[in-house]
Amino acid sequence: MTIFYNEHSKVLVSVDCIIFGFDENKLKVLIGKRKMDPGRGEWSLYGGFVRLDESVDDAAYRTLYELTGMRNIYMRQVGAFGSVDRDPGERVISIAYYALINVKDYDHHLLEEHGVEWVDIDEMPPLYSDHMEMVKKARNLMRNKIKTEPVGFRLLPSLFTLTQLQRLYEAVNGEELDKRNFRKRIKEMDFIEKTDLIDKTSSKRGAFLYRFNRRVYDEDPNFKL
Amino acid sequence: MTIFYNEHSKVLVSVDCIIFGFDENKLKVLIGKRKMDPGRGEWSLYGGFVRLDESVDDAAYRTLYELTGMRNIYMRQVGAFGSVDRDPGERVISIAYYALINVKDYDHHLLEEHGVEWVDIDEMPPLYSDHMEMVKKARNLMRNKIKTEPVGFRLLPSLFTLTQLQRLYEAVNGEELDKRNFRKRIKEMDFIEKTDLIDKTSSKRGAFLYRFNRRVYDEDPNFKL
DNA sequence: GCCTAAAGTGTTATATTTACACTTTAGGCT
DNA sequence: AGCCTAAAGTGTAAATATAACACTTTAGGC
Repeated sequence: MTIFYNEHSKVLVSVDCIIFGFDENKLKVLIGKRKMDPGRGEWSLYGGFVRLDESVDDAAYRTLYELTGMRNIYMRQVGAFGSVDRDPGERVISIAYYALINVKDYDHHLLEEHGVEWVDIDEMPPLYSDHMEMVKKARNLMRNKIKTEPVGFRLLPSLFTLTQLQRLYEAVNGEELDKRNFRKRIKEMDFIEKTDLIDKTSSKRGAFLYRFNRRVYDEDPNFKL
Repeated sequence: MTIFYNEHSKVLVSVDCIIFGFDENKLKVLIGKRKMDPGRGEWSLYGGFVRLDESVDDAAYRTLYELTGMRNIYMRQVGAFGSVDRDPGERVISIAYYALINVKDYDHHLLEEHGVEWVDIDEMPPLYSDHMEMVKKARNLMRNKIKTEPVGFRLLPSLFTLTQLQRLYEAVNGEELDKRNFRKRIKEMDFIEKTDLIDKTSSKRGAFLYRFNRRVYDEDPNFKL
């Protein structure tokens, strides 16, 4: 290949993934202890390097796949982190991505295999390098996204109760919501469909299960919570 | 330096700047014709390569300084653009930044010197590579930012009329605003201070000039427009 | 059959947003 | 001097959106 820019320096580019999950009414992030130097043993996001033959987005999808075995994960870019000394080993510029997955879909064996854990986002240990900064920015972006686009469902099973959905929004926003006002808004959104199935795992009486209908949403994409 | 990651490939990383200006009641972007291959002659954003001894943010500040001779420019990251073939010459990952400058502060000689022009954002020619995508994303981010943070003033002279400010918001949002409602909101924000100076450049009667007082804003940072 | 704990359900008050039209003023012109 | 013009400046009422609030229903466990 012709080299046009050969007077310029090249650097390593990595991707780091902030993988959000929702469990026990808490927003969680998947982190693990670094298995390589520098920073071996420190808590860290899961990441990987961008290859020459893949886009940065594809590198993030590949990395997510490696870790979760899942495809079609909802994923958005957080941004580039490029301090000179952010990686103690060598100059590495990292592009952070956040992802939303349903904890229940996640194969628990993979947790051990990759040495990662679900950690409550409000109780995270110090993280390697600038990873905590990435988590904060990801959380902000996600919080804003989830208000206006129907992506929160990615964190829940395909069938969910309204209480579960409300708890999710409470966990993300960090504040309690009014049950009646919350349900009033749900009712206005036709694409959140009530099924005739009942979930009894969290109450004797049982609660109706709902589902998100993407087709209905696409016809009139108006989401607000 | 110890090499920890030497099995991985390195790539060129560049920064590209979406420089917004406001003139003649229009939102403008500074673009120029590429002076190098590949893509020589195509309309393009102004950019540069990230050096090993500077952060990505610093590379963007440096690039902005090269082009404008100005420091302390308001600048925010748009994100990383990393398709494999986005640059026809070689693998280059680019981090886009947008900046807000007051067109009147900009030395007009530099326009010619760098071969750049202010172009109405709604009348842009096709741009090199994925630069138009960057502009669109930058515009969206800027539109959201300007609603909730007092950064629009960066596009105006330090003294401005309320009509100028309204026209700016109209240009950014792409829709007309109600004068009385607009001014009602301004009155609620103490940090937008009326001076006793009058601008007669756009009316016989003259309009009062206002200024943004950062100190007052910092004491009670509540902005909404 | 009684206790419990979560599910489910409407109305009112408050706050925010939107719609809307006329008066004032100074310069330019005749 | 007086008239015309074009932009500056000003308040109120209606509509909409948001926030506050408490009791009934239900099924399982004891």
